[in-house]
Amino acid sequence: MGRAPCCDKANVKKGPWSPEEDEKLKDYIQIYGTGGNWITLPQKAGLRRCGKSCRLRWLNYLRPNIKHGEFSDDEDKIICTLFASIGSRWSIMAAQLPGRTDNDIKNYWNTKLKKKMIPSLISMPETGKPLHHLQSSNLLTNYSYPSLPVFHNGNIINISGPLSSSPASPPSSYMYSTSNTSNYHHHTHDYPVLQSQGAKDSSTLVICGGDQASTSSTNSDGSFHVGVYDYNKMANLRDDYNKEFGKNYEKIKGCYGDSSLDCSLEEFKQLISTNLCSSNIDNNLNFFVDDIKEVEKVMYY
DNA sequence: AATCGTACCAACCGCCAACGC
DNA sequence: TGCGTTGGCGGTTGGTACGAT
Repeated sequence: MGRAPCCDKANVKKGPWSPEEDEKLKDYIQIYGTGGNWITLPQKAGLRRCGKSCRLRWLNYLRPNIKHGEFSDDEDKIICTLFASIGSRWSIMAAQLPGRTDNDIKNYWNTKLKKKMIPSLISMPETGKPLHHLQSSNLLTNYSYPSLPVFHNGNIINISGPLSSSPASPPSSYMYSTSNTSNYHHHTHDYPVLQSQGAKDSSTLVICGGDQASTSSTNSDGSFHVGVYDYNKMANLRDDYNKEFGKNYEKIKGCYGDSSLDCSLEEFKQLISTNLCSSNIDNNLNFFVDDIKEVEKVMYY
């Protein structure tokens, strides 16, 4: 037996809502509330609409305190940060943005914000090579990218991302943000990371943070690490890594430990400076280094 | 002026989890 | 415990506006 329809499809109106329908719905809910039952509401309110349609119209358009119009820069940053860490969980994002609906955020991301992010995804400042060129030669293809938050003094110093976790869409930048643990309302920077911006040579670095052994945002004990790893060694290990991804923390940790480069903060800065080929990331690099200074222990392994 | 392509966004659809009987 | 109902969610669609040719 199939699922019962939520309403009589033949007798419900579809398509855009008229001002009269809006008024009816608004008036009814203001007087009686939703009554916890959207399915019966349209009939009681005198509307020839599906209950789901009423709910959507109310939540996305008619309810009080809905914000319409342009998104602010701060809102942009929050959305980008959240997308980098949780993906397309629009309702969770909406909870962080008072007055915005999940539908709004989804539309805004799909039509505008995503495109705003695209230039960093496709431009290769020095080589001019398209991303797929690097994907086949330089990148850790077939690699699962965890999100990469770093914790410090109750704040997240978050080197997270990439924008897409799909192996077919390798990252070109990592979102960076700082925030306290409950609100994402601080700044976001873009860090083009060398493996995607094009490293100067193949034996270069990968910058990682967070829990490398799972897709979790955090290490289980709340700790963090930031590491600079030899790319070739990591590449050699990536098959093992993929096999064991999320299943064998100690082994993976060992793999990363074996490939890490032991260096001081000054050496770390130097390594980043000399291995990133894009000249337009200097500002981001400064942000990065400044924030790294805030982290008590830069080299975790 | 007409046509076409693109951008935008409101609304719909189908899936799924929670809940109640 | 199983099944039907409902609300919530994310992906997708279709209509409209607008700019380019």
